[in-house]
Amino acid sequence: MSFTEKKHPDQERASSRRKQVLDAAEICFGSSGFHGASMAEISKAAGMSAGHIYNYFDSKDAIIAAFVQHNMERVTNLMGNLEQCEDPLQAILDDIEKSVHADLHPGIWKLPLEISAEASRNPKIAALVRDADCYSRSQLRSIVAKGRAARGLETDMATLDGRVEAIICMFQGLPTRALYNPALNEAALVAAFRLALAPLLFGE
Amino acid sequence: MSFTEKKHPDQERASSRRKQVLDAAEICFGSSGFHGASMAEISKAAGMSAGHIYNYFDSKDAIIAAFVQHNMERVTNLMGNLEQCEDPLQAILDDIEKSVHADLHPGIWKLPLEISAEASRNPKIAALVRDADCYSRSQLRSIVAKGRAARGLETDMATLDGRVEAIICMFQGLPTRALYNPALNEAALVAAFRLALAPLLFGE
Amino acid sequence: MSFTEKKHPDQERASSRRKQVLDAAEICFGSSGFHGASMAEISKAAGMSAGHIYNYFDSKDAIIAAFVQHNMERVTNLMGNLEQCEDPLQAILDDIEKSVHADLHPGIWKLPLEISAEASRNPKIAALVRDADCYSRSQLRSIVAKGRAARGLETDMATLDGRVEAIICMFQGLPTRALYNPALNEAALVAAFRLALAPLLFGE
Amino acid sequence: MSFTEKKHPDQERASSRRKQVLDAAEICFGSSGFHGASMAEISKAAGMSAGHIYNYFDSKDAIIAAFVQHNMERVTNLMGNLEQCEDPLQAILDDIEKSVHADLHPGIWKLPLEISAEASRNPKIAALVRDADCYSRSQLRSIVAKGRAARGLETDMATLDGRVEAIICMFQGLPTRALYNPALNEAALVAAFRLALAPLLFGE
DNA sequence: AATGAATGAGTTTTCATTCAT
DNA sequence: AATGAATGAAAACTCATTCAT
Repeated sequence: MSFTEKKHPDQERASSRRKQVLDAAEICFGSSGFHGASMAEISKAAGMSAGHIYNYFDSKDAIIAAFVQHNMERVTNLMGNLEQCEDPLQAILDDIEKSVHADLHPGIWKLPLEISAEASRNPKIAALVRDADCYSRSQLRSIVAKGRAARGLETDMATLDGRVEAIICMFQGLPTRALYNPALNEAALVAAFRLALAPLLFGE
Repeated sequence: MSFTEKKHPDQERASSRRKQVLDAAEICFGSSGFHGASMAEISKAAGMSAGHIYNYFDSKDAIIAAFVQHNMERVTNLMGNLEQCEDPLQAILDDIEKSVHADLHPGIWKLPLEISAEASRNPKIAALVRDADCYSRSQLRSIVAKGRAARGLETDMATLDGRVEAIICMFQGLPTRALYNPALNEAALVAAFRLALAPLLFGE
Repeated sequence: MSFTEKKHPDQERASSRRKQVLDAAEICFGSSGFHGASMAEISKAAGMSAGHIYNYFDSKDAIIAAFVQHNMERVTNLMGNLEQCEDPLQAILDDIEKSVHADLHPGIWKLPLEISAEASRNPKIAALVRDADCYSRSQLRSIVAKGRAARGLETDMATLDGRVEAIICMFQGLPTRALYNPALNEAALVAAFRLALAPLLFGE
Repeated sequence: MSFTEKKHPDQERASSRRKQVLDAAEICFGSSGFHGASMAEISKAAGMSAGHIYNYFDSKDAIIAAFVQHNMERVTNLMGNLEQCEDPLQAILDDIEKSVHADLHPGIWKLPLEISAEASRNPKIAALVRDADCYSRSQLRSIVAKGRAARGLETDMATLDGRVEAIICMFQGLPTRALYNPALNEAALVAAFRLALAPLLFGE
């Protein structure tokens, strides 16, 4: 999946420069959106000339792609951590408070919205997010499958898929909720999530 | 709510032209996004010169605003229809199949994503969607409250709010699911939705 | 000098319409300048559709030309009035207070500036103002010549021309003074004008 | 006085580019006026892409402002030179021929007209010219005051102000004269100026 | 490696003018 | 006579990208 990166003699420095740019992009994309952020803005935030950025990225689109890629990996990692838990299923329920809280934090929910909108138009980005989604979906599927098996609950594949989809769907709806209802009652939402997730995780 | 529109002697024609523009915008915004779509593109789709569009809309932003407004009203109307049902709560469950199917239809889920992304940057659009969301939220809250009362279920306000939020959240997550997982198993998702919505609607 | 005007069956009405437009133009040109004023603005002020104006004027430039023409005639008329006086030379001196005051009135001095700027670029307008200037210059020359003769003062043509030029020059500098020094001491300026004009009118 | 300019590492080159633009502007503004001259025209005359100009000026208005500023400084400098003279008052009289000749030179008188017209509509430009005018007025006032004192002539402030105004007024009327009367007899005008200026400078 | 000067295509918007009604 | 809907050719300005240094 990784795009062919330009060859640089000093790979260390190159990757450090790339990170510099992506960090700058995070800030700029967060406040101005992918298209609102100009290369000039990014280059200033990165402490590097605009021209030089092109030594590390083919185009602005390539920066967006790398940025999105990076963001998707964060989700994958989260899922990986979950997998390590003693009882991941219970952990999901237990973590709801934290996860919901995080997603409602202003500055967190902006980027998913930006990414989704971009993916809906840009096929390259779409491919990226689909790939990542596919991977984390399968991670979650496996987590749920094992958790249910440990509890002696039978589940056929389709049912499992549906539930995993629904679980992800709930969490992916959060950014929109945060945006549309700034006065949202977080505690009450957490309680409702618990109520809805329980049958998805443990239901027959 | 509606902004003072330019006065046109022939109101009929004027509103027809506005519709023409908004219809063209729907197509262009859908395929290119709010900012990817140029006025030239829209004007071509509307079969009208770009300059002429400015006789009906103050700016491109005004077109976006009117377009978003229109879209939010569709949601409000849907909720209104629900309210008319004999047993709206049951209707929600019964309609899941249809609602989910609609939201997963390519061409339907693009615009919500675009709107949310825009709202996250454009305060005017944010105000618009928040206003509309507040309204339809209160509609749904009242539906759920009545439905539960009819079933002899007590619910305090906060709990009600949380559940309503969760319900909306699930549906607002759908466009992202459709985008991220094109191979999504719709039937299985519907079943999972039913499972998760039941306690939100009827749970203690 | 009058441009070929479009033929209208009802000449009365036509000329009334032309006046309507020119009156509107006076207002609009005064507040927005020749190029800042749009045809839409003028047509609204004239209480007439923009399209209809083109039945009476070939173009916006034609309106400007007619407007300028009309304004130059005002100066010519002023000069004509002066010619009627018992002792025009003395009248010039006596009227200084009034003339200066008028020229310093905000709303009066804008148009000469606008006209001059336009004339400096637009040959058609240049021809217009030159023509009018030539005429009123000769009027003033004749006034001064007669006045001096009546006082037994000999003057050769060139000297006369120079003095007339200088007199006009002083008055044509007034709009700029009004604009550049809003705190201008009018009474003191009038006194100075009197001082400077005296030798131009009566000097050897 | 000078606006904060964009930071350019190579200040030398930056200021040379700014000059390039202002020189081009001089040509274009002279032939087409501030608003008749397009950025495309200016950029071509400057030998530089239109976009690039925006690296040195915030907007076309900023170019106009800088241009006007520059022009006002020329006047101030002239006045400064005058101040250095042995007997500035006499110098004014002696220089009339030269000053009038300069002001009547085609290509010189266009810009003052343009500037005044612009200042009459654009408050920013108005502030600029008023500021400059105030300064050179006070220079001239001090010159005249000293000159008269050296000749043992008493003058109260108001009278002085009025005469200074009148002197400036005469010179500021020149561009209009040049424009309105291309056949103007320069020598005769100079003589008349001398006649009128004498009492303003040396009169009781 | 690094800069930032320079480009040029593309954007929204305005407006004089035309023309069907 | 009169309207105003409609056009299209401009205008100012932005920005990703290139390239000489």
